[in-house]
Amino acid sequence: MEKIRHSLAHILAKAIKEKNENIKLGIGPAIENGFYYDFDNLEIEEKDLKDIEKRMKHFIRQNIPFEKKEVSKERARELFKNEPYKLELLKDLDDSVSIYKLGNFIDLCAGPHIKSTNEIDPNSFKLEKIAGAYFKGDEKNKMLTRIYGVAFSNKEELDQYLKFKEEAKKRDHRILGKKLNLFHIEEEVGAGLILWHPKGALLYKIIEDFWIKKHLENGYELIRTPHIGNRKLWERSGHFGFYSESMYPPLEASQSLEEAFEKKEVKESEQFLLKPMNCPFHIAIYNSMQHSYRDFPIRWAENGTVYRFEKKGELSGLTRVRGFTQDDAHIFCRKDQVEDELKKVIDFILYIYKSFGFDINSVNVYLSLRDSLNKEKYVGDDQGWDLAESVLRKVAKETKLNFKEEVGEAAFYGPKLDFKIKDALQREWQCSTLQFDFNLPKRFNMVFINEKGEKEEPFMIHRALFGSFERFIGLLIEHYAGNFPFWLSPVQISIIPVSEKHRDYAYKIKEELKGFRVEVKDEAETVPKKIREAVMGKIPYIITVGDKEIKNNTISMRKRGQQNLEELSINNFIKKLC
RNA sequence: GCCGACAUAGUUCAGUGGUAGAACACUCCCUUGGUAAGGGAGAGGUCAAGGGUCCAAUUCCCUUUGUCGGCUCCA
Repeated sequence: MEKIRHSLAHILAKAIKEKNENIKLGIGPAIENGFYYDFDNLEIEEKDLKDIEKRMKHFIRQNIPFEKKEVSKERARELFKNEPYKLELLKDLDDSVSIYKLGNFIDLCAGPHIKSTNEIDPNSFKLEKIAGAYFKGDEKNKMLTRIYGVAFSNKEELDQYLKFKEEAKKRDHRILGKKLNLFHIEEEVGAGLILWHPKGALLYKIIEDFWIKKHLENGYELIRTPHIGNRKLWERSGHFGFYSESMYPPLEASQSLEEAFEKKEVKESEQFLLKPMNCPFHIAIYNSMQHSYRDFPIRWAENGTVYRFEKKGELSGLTRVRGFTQDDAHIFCRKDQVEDELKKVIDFILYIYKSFGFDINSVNVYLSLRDSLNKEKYVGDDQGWDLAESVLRKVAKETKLNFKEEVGEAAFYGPKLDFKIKDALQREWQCSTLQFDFNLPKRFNMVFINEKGEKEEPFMIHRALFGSFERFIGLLIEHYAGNFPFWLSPVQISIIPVSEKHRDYAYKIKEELKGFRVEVKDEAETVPKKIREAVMGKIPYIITVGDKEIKNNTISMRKRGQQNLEELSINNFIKKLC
């Protein structure tokens, strides 16, 4: 399949080149579900894709062979003398390179390819979209125009894929968030800032209550810290320099807005920054007290709302926002406790996934390491990094995590273990993160008194289980397609009285269901209409009560996803719920 | 930020170089009902914002803001 996808990329390039010789070629690989090709100097609109697709099908039907040739680098330079990006790519290649000929179209390419275009079903692919993409993926390079295509072995598979996309749209948390009235984002408030509606806020609270309960059970203590902090704090932590790309500019906090309007002179300027992370505040609490080695480990947790200035094109629903609440915690401990603490966090993370219905096999785990060729991105010395990285690797192996190593993905202060969950459209989002930090303790002169009565520097672990409430809830909505399990549903039971004379009985039932989240739909609407509303609201249990139920002292219950009714006593219903 | 698409009622969407329409939701009236929409009436829009072209712009052009799909970045 990969050969077919890659070959389609060449066919696409041939179709584009044929239209205009001045269009320059970037690269054109096969990707998951399809292929792309990058072009420079290409002016194209989405509606042009149909025509290009037709040209491609034309070539396919002509049954053109792919011919491979090994040539010297010298010869390749000559062949691609009018292709600046190919020449650039040649620089990194060996002396002998391979080229592929497709009719009169020649491409620098390692292959492999299909033998001839007739191996492709002309109805098995589709040009999907146009996007910009930086050459070699580097923001500093020129942005080329990328054409994406999807391709499968036959039309049925292609249709299946397109149908999957359709279905994915239906479980998109942005759409469900609106339908289920959970949250919204609006221009006047600001991009990337979430407004939680009552049902969404309730869902949030249910999750938070669970989170707090489990943290207290697992030996964490809760702390609370402010949303802004003095610039000096952030300079000391290193965020001011290493993280400034993601931070909002300072607030001039030595005067009021009114005074600023009046251009009143500021005697002493004091600047505050919205926090992009919670760590420095937690460290400030640590440093305000004396610590003995006997006190360790200290585990301090906070659902801290942080603000990051994300580039606006990066924002996306609940999964990428500018203000979000991290379910953060910092663990301070001795060196001999680090491994054990890391393992405990991993267990906690796995427990959380299980609790929310995520299978660990659907979560991808990465060990994010520093890029040692790019040292200016990180604080701290090599020895510290080597130690931190090897400890994380060891722990990940011992807890039998199925993880991949990723170079260059570390935080500026240390390596991390990242847990990523895919959304409905199969895009990966980082959720849990476990970071071993040996830098901030040094920067903040953190100490404890060891058993010899000497000052010693503690180790620090940063961790978040959800990552952020916003992102986790977004993924949760998609995971369940809005059909939250009973314990998470904002409304668990909807009671529908058949007519006005059954209202009192409906409220009596509600009273008996005290402790559950119950709504009585007593508006003057028909029963089918109220059923429809409750079904579309994805409410786990719908109860109807009328003459029959009053006479029998029962309820009629309809479970989400089922159409049959069950008449039972309220006590038997409650037994089912517990 | 960059490339491309888009922005019309609370929501989902039609539509037009001569200042707008549907469905659902909302309000009121009738209907008191049995498992996915009972009937009727009404209200609701600076057609994202600002500028330009034109006798005339919601429609064409430019800028800004926001949304969507990518790139880069990231919880």
